[in-house]
Amino acid sequence: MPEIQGAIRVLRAKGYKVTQPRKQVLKVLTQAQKPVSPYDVQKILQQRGEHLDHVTIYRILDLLCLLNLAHKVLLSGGFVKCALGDEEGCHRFMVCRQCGAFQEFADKSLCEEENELAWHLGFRTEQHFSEFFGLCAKCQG
Amino acid sequence: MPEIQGAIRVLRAKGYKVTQPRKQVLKVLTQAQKPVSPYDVQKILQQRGEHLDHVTIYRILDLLCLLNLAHKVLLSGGFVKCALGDEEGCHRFMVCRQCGAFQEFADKSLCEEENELAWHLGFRTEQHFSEFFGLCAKCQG
DNA sequence: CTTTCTGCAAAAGGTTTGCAGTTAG
DNA sequence: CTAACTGCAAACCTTTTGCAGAAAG
Repeated sequence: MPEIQGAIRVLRAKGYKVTQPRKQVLKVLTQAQKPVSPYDVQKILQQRGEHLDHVTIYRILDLLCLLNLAHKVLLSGGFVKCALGDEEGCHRFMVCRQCGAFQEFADKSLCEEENELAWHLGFRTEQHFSEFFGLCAKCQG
Repeated sequence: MPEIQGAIRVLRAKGYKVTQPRKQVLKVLTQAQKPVSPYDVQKILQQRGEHLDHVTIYRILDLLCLLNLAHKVLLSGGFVKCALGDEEGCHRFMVCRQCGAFQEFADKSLCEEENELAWHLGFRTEQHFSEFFGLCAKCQG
């Protein structure tokens, strides 16, 4: 699991313990092809003969979001592992309405444009949530 | 209540009945300064001595969203009355993190830019959900 | 008068809280 | 060893479903 090493380093760096449950949840998020709910995580683990209490999963997902290691996708209510670094500004998602596949991306100029637009309306933007719903490359007839 | 006449016309035009509960919910949405949950709607009505079953409220809000007369704000989970016409493309929200005030707006060029960006990543966009979180004019120190 | 809509009861899901026991560092 | 974390039990809140009765057109 080299994919979760980065996240583990972040946990350690911020003084959080690197526990078995946290590694299990990170592993599930890394392998998931689409946003997963807390109960999805539990089911996936169960299929491997592993078990975590749902409360534990909720708490771990909260923590991962706090550290920007995961995001909550508002459209589906599920969680995804963050695919980008912390530096890249606001994070956006595209979710395929057919297969549920998601892709994360960031775009600085879009961000700035949005900030400016909000500014004209008297608003100081702190966070952008931006999700697109549509068809991914595979699902386009 | 001239503000809900437009919505009432839409209901009638599409063959839906203009019932007392539907008018009540529309009135609450029109007067609300921030996104309201189904139970918020119920509480607001109760303060006026009116009562609607929560199931009824859920169903009415669903219908209003279907007809684009209201939107579900993903960030807060609440509902707002649509402030724009149908023509203006995708709808966006700004929500004040302090007072909860919201403002709806639309911007064609931003839409097109987003579509293009998605297109480059192989995605055909059908719906944009875009919400900004920050401070409104009033709440900026 | 008939179709649509609402209210009620109940169930099903999802999320949160407090506390005792366990584990990582 | 000790602070942080997890599991369990229970409560709580949100959302959905089915059906009988009421209301709109």
